[in-house]
This record gives sequence, structure tokens and C-alpha cells, in this order.
Amino acid sequence: MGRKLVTETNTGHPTPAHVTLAVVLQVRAGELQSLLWQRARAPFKGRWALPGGYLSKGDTLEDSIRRHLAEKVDVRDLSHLEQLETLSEPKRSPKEWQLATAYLGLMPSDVDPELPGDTDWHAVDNLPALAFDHDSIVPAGRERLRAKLSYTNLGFALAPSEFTISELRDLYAAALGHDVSATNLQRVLLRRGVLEPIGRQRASGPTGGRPGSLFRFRTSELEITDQFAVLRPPGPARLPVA
Amino acid sequence: MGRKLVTETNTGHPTPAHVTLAVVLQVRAGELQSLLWQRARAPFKGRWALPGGYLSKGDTLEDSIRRHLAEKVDVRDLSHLEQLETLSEPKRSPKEWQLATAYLGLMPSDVDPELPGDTDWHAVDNLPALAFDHDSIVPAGRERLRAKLSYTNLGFALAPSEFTISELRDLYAAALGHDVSATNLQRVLLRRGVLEPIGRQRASGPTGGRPGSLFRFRTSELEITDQFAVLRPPGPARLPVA
DNA sequence: GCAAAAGTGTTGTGTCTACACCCATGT
DNA sequence: ACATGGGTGTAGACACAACACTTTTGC
Repeated sequence: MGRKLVTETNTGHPTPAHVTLAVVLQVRAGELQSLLWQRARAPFKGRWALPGGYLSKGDTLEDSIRRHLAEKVDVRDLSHLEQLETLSEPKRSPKEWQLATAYLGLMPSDVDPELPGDTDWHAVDNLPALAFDHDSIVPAGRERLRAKLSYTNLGFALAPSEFTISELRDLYAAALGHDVSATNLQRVLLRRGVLEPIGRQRASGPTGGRPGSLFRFRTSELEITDQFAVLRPPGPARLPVA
Repeated sequence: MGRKLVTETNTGHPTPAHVTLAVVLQVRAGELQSLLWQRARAPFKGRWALPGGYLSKGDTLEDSIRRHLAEKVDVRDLSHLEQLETLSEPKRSPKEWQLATAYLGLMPSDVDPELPGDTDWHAVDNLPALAFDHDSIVPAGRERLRAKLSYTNLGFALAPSEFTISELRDLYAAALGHDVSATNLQRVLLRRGVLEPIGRQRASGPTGGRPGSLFRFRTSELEITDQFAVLRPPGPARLPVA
């Protein structure tokens, strides 16, 4: 209350504390799940929260969130990391003037980091009430993922290095939250040049069935694959990337 | 490694200074232009920079940028304002550890705020070298505008309250940076229910020609009008918004 | 042979660009 | 009449969803 906690710069401006947070998403057990951290201390003691922590001098925001994820929840295998937004409601933390920059992190479905005891995965469709304003951040991350799955090659960040179309379909379905047709998914992603066949097949399951061909993403760099068709510059339609 | 991990008691976390900046865009004289401010002080004395300033206690980031734009460059007529990104390179300011949150602001083409002497509009295609890392922010704002013009009704933020299709075409062409067909622009925006006819016409010019009908944007709330057609949920195609 | 799973062929639809053509006004 | 600019009609290109059908495996 009466505590003066605000530090100042040499220019005499009061400065807020700054933390970084991450919505780390992964498809696990057919569901899109988010990594949460159970708070050991007030405020919001015992509540689940997004992992993260204070920004240290010398770090960029991205350095900061990577460091916190590595140190506190032992997560190093992010296949994608991007900034979502910076939250600044003056009262968002009951204890201090604190800004928070939120990131979206993605992990391929085939890694399974060892987590400390106070950390666990939660299905994004069934989250507990979260600490601070974190409730609003998870949907923002999810929306960003949904949008970019549709118009970029971001699927690479959810998938293992090789997979069948059916497996990829299940990942997309979990991330998008609705059924996806393997037939059409394959055609869309092949037409766009996002996927390429790897030439091998996966063995059939015990119940039989035709073995699926293996594919991989052509690149793990984020690319926009569906230039907005609308209001595009005049000229002949662009060719497939070949 | 030996670093002391975060404590929730806010003892002794060094905190960065925080400023807000804005890329304020308007179509002027057929060109997309950005509002810049000439620095009177070191660092980068004399260089052009994005308008903005320090975050004050009690303000959100959005409050802050609105206040700075109103106070320093007398700009109050923003038709749209959204957060772009937060920049955090530790050395981005030579004088202090300083984060900057950048916003995109838009103004309709028919307002012309009075500007102080150290402030002026510059064509985004022909900008001088800017102070700090501001060079990278303007393109980010421009890209955001371009994308949202394609899949939302954001055009409302660039246009006056009534306009002919030709006038709107010129605004879109300036903002997108390429020719736009009035024919197709009209059909796309009408089909999407973004525009509605106002029932009146504009008088012909001195050289004659058929007078153009006047239109307006149906709403000035940002709406997504082109749900990504790709990977959409199964079911019958959605109907026009009617 | 039969069930299971993968993959292809095909049809229909919606949305866009491009371009020809028609309409309304001033001189 | 004719030039100038606004607006409509229509054809073609694409990209997609849906679904029937074929292929390849295990048992």
C-alpha cells in the first residue's frame, strides 16, 4: 500500500515492472493443450497461471520468455514463438504496476518435456480460472494459431518431422476445434507446396488397412501460403510455387 | 545459472523505461502518409521519429499513446487504433534501457489536424531515415493495414463518412500500393455487406460525366468480413450476412 | 473374402478478375 | 453530338467441400 515500489530512470520517469508470459500449446491426446503453472505464492496463490517471469536487464522479451520456459518448466523445444500482445491495465496486478508481454509458443506433438510438479498441461477447451488477466490471453493465442494454420504453413510447428496425412489431419482437427477432411487437407497443402512426400510408408496397424505414405513440411520457416485472394494486385493469377 | 530466480515480492527487479509510439497513417494527396515528429533533443537530435512518449502511471498503453498524440501533435481524430508490437532490444535506445510499444493509428482522409511546426506528414514510400528502430515499425504498420483492408471492413477508418466508389478506390489504391478496380471493389464490398448506398449522388465535375452514387460503411466497428475460406469447418457455405 | 484405412476422381459451388458494354451528365 | 466518368452483365479462372469410388493392407 504505502510501499513505494516504482523505480525511475535517469530521465525521471517512473517505470513499470515488466514480465513475459507464454501460451505454450501442443496437441496431446488428440486435444489442444496449454502449459500452466500453479502459483505457490500470493497473489493468486494456488491458482493456475501462464508460465513466465520478470524481464531481466540485457534480455529481449523473446530472450526472457525463452529463458523462463527453459529454467522453470524445462521447455526448450519450441518449434515456434511469436509475440501476441502487451497487457497494461494499471490494476492488472494487485501488488504492483506491472506490464506483461504475452507470447504464443508451439511444440511438435512428438516431444514430451519433463515437467516440474507444479506444472501441467490443460485442455484449452476446459481450463480452470487463471490468475491475473491470463484468462484473456489463452483465447488470443488460440485464435492466432487457428488463423495462421489457415493461411500459412504453421502446421510444421505442431507436427513431428514425418507423418501421414491422417495423423496430420488429427493435429489440425485438434488445433482448429472442428473436423478436418484428410482428403481435402492433403490436396490443399500439396497444392500450396507446403507438404512434400517423403517416399516411404508407415506400416499398417494391427487391424489392417492400407499403409499411409509419409510426408513432411517442405520448410520450417513461417511462410504465408494463402496471399489474401481478395483485393490482390492486378495481373495474371500467381502460379503454384512449383 | 546462478541467477536468483524470480520472487513475487517485488524487491529489486530492475525495470525498463517504457514508451508508446504510433504509426499514424492517412491517405493525403493520393499517397499513404505517416505522421512524423522531428526530434529536438539527443539522442538522434534532428532526426524524424514516430510520435509518442513515456508511459505514465495510471495509464494503459492505449491511454498513453492517445494522450501523447493529443498533447504533442494535436491529433484526436483517430478512426482506428490497434497495438502492433513491443520492441525490446536492450540497446535500442542509446541512453537507457527502454521498451517501446508501437501502435497503428488511422485517420479518415477528410480530416486535417493542425500540426505543430516540428511535425509533418511523410509519404510512406519515401521516408527519411528515422530515429531509434522506428524504421522497422512503419512497414509493420503498413503491412497490418494492407492485410486488414483485405479481410476486414477496416476501410471505414480511411474514408470520410460518405464517398463515391471512385473516391474509395483511390483510397484503397493509395493504401495498398497498387491499382484497384472500382468495378470489382464495389462488388466485393457490397456482396460482403460492408458498404451500403446512401441514396444520394455527388454532382458531376466541370468536365461532365455521370454523377457517382454515394456510399457509406455500414459500421465503424472492426469486423472480419472474409473468414478464411480455407480449412473452414464442415457444413454448408455460410450465407452473406444479409 | 472381408474389414479397415488410404488415396483418387469428379462434381458442384462460391468468389474472385477481366473486359465488354450500357448509362448519365456537361459542354 | 461527343467526351467524360459511373455502373452493370457476363465469361472465365480458381480453389475449395463433398462424396463416390478405388487401392492396399491384415486377418
